[in-house]
Amino acid sequence: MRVATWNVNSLNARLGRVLEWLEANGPDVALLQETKLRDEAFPTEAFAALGYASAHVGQGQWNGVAVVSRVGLAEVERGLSDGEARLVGATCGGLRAYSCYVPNGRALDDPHYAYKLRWLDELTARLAARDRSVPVVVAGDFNVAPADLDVWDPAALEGMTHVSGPERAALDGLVATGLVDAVRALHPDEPCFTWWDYRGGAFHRGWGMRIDLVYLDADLAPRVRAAYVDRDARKGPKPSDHAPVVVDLDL
DNA sequence: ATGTCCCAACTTTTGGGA
Repeated sequence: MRVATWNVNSLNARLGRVLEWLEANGPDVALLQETKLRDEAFPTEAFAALGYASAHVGQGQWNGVAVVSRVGLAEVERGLSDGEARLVGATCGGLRAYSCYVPNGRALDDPHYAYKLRWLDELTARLAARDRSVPVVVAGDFNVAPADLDVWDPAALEGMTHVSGPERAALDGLVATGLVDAVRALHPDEPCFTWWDYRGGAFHRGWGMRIDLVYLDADLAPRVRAAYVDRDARKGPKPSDHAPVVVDLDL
C-alpha cells in the first residue's frame, strides 16, 4: 500500500501536475491539502478517469482537503468544530486515512496561533477516541517542524511560528495517542524538507522545512518499507511550494 | 531571507494569505 500526502496549493492551478504525478507514482491513497476549491468544483471525473474515488471537503478560496483512493473509499468524516475545510477522513483499503491542513498560525502573538493550537488539540482528542481495530494514517500539512533537524536554520526562525515549543508539544500530544512519524522511523537523522517558500530562491538555497508529515499507527512502524519526500516534484514549471511525501506499507 | 504564487473582486490592479 502506497500512501502519499501533498499540499498542492490550489488544485485548479495544479491539476495537470497532480494527475501526472499520480500516474507516475501510483499511490493507492493520496491525501491532498489546499485544494482551494468549492466541493462543486472538485474534479471528481479527472480522478475517476485514473481509477481514484474522491472525498473532498472544500470551502472555496482557502483551505480544502481531499482523500483520493483507488483501494476503496467509505465512511467519510468531515471537518472539526471550527467549520473550516481542514480535515477529511475516509476508510480506504483497511486503513483509516485523514488528510489534515493545520492552521498556519501566522505569528506567535496572532490570534490565529491560538486557533492553531486549539485545532491541534481537537484533532488529538478526535484521534485519542479512534477505533483501535482499524489502523490509522494521519497525514498532511501540519505547519509545524517537529524538531530543529526539520528546518534549514533554527537560529533564523527563533521566535517564529512553526518551531515554537507549544506547537511542538501539541504534535507530541498527537503522537502520544499511539502514532509514529513514518519518515523519521526510517530516516531518524536526515534532513528531508517538504516545503520551500516561493520567494527569495528558497528552494535552490536549501531554505526549507519539513512540515508535511505522515503519522501512522505505532503498530504499523515495522511495516514501513519506504518513506521519502519526492523533492523532484518541487521542480519544473508551476510547482506547488510543497513536495509530496510518500510512504510504502507492507500490510 | 522575502527576488513568489494563488485567489477574489467594487477585476486589467490591489489586498489577503501563505
